[in-house]
Amino acid sequence: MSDQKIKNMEDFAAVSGLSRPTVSKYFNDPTSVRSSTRDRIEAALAKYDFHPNIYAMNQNRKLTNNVGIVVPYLSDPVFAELARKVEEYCILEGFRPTLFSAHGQPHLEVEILDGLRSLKPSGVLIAPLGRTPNRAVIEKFCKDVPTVLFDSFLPDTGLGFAGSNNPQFAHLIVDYLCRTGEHPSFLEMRTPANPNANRRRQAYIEAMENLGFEPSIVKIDGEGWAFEEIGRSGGGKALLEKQFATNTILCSNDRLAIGFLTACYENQIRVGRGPDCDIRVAGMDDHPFSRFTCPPLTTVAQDFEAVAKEAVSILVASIEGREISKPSTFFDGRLVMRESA
Amino acid sequence: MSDQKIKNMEDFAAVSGLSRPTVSKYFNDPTSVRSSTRDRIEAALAKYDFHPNIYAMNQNRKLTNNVGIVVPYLSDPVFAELARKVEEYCILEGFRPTLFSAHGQPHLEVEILDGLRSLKPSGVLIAPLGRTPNRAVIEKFCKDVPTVLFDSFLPDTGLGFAGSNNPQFAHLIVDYLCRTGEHPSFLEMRTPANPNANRRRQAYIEAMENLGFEPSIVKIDGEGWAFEEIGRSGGGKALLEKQFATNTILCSNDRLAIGFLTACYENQIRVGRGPDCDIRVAGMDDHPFSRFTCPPLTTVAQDFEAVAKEAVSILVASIEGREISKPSTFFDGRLVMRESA
DNA sequence: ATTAAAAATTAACACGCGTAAAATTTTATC
DNA sequence: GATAAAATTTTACGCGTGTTAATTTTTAAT
Repeated sequence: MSDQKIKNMEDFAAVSGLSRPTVSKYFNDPTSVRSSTRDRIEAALAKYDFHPNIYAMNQNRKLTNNVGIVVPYLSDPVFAELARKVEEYCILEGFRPTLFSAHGQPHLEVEILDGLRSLKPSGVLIAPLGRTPNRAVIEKFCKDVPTVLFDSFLPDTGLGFAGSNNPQFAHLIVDYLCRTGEHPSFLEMRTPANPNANRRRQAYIEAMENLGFEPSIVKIDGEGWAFEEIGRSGGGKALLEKQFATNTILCSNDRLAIGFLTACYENQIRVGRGPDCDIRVAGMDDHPFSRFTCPPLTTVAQDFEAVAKEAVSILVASIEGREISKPSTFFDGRLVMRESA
Repeated sequence: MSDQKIKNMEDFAAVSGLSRPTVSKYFNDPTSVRSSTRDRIEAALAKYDFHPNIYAMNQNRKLTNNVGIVVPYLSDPVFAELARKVEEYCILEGFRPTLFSAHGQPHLEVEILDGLRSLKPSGVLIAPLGRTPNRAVIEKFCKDVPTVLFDSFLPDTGLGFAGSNNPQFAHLIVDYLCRTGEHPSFLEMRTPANPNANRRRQAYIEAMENLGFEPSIVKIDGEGWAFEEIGRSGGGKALLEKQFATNTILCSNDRLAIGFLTACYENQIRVGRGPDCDIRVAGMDDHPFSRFTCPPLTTVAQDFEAVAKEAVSILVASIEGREISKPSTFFDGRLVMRESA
C-alpha cells in the first residue's frame, strides 16, 4: 500500500499505466476490458486504494447502481425480515440498496419517494403502506422509476409484484381449524393498517361459507401500528364482552395474536389445543417471534425468502431489458402447527 | 404548477428572476439570502417543482447533509427501535439519514463503513457490533469521518458516546430481585454477540457480592443473533440439568428471556411472582414485545429516546463546531415491574 | 439625501467523471 | 507475416452545481 495520494481517476489511471477512459470503463463493468488490463487495474487498486467519487460518477450515468427499498414500518419484525432478505438479494445482484421506512406515516412514504427520485435509482422495491391517497403518488412514481411492488398488491402499478397469497393463507388455516376443532371467529382491527388484512378477511368469509359455517368477525378499535397493544386491549375487551362465537380465534396477523395471547393470560384463559384449554388462537405471517409465545403460536408462514427473491428478480429482469414472464406472483403460505391451536 | 420543464438550476434561476449563484446560496442555506429573495424562490419552487441534482451538489461540497446510521442487527427489535429514534432526530436536525445494518456480520460492518466513506457523510452514528478485529477499523474510520458511537461503548473512539448505563441496569434489577425473593442466577450466552453483555455480567457479580450473595452464572451455548432460540434451547437444557442455584433467573437481555420463558412453558414451569409459581424470570432492555410475553416480562427499560437524542446532539454540536461538553453519557435504566418477577 | 453596508449579479473556473469520435495499438486468425 | 477485429488511447466536450472575485444594485443608517 503506497501512500502516494490519488485524488482522482486521472491520477489513478496514471499510476496504472492506462488512460482514464479505460479505467472508467473498468469501473462501469470490469469485464468490458481485456483481462490483462483488468489485472493491471486491480494490482494498482490493491496498492493505492482509490475509490471513484460516486457523486461524480452518478451525475452523468443513466444507471446508478442504487436501488431503494421502501417498507411501511421497519420496526415491525415481519417487515424487518422481509427488508433484510430483499436487501440481501439486491447486494447479490451487485446493487447498492438503501433502506427506507415510512414509519407507518403516509406523508413519510411520499417524502421517501420524492427523495428517491433525486437519487436516480436504477430501480425501487416498495411495499406500499396501502393508504388510498398515496396510491396515485405511487402510480405516478412507478411511471418515472422502474419499480417493483412487494407484500401489498396494487393493481396495474409498477413492473410487477411479489407477495403472499393472502386468500390462500386464510383458507389454509380456516380449513385446519375447522378440521381440528370448533370453527374460528376472526379478530381484526376495525381500520387495518395493512391492506392485506382486507384480503384475509374476505378469504376467511369465503372459507367459512365453503365449509357451511357462519363467519363471525370481531373488529377491535385502535389506530396505528402498535398491533400487540391493540390486540391485547381490544382482544381483552372482546373476551370480557363474550363477543366470540366459538372457542377458536383466528387473528388477522401474528402481531395481533401475540397481543391477544397476552389478553388471554391476563384473563386467566388457557390457550391451546389440550383438553384442559379454554380457547385456541391462531395467527398469520409466522412472525419471527411467534415460535416463542406461550403457548407457541399456530400460524401460516409467509415465504419471505421466495417473495424477496422474486421481487428482486423482476427488477433485475426489467433492468437488463428482459421480458418479465410473470409480472405478479402470489406465494402460498405453509401451515405451522404449534401449541396454540 | 406550470409544466414548463426546468432542467437545472440555471433554468430555475431564470424563472425566479434571479441569478444562479443566488439560488445556489439559497439551497445551501435559505436564511443566507434576503427574505424578499427567499420569497421569490419559494414562490417559484411551488410553481415549477425543481429539485437540485444531489449528485452535482455533493460533488464539491465538503458537508453533504448525509448522515449514516449503522446498527449491528436491524431485525433485532431493540436496535430497530433505537435506529428509528436516531433517524427521527437526524431528520429533525435537517439531515438526510441513511440506515445500515451489519446483519450481525463483522465483514458487513467493514463494508458499510467503506461505503460510507465514499458517501462523504457529514457525520455517522454507529452502534458497533463490538467484535475485536473490527475495533481498529472503526477507530480508523472515526479519524476520517465525524462519528458518534451509541449503544456499545469503545474507549477513546469517535466524537462521543451515548448509551445505557449497563452496570446500573444490573444493579437495579439485582437489588429488586433480592429484595422481593430469592437472589438471582444469571443466564447468558457463552459467547455474547453484544459486548454490553459483559458489562452486565460484571455488574451482576458486583451487585451480588455487595449484597453478600454468591454469584451464579449459567452460560449457554449458541452463536449468532437468534437469541430467543438460544434462550429456549439452552435455557431448557439448563432447567433439565438443574443448573440454576435459585428460583430466580436474570437473563442478560430480554430476547434471551423471551426464549427462556418459552423453555419454561415447554417444561411446564410456572413463571411469576405469585405463590403458585415455580420461578421468577427477568430481563434487561425493555424489548418492545416484553410487555406481551406470558407472563409479561419484568425488566429494566433502556431510555432509547434519551440515547438517540444525545447521540444526535453530540454529532450536531461537533458539526456546528461547538465544544462537546460531555463526550460520553450513560443513561440509567428504569425498573419495569411486570408479572414475571 | 447621503453614505456605508449588505446583497445580488456577472463572469469565470473548478470538480470528477461519462462519453463520443477518431487515431492508434494490440490481439487473434489465417 | 499479412490482415481483420478488438481493445485502448487521445482529444475534447458535457454534466449540474460550488465557489470566488469584481462589479453593480439594494437596503439600512445617518
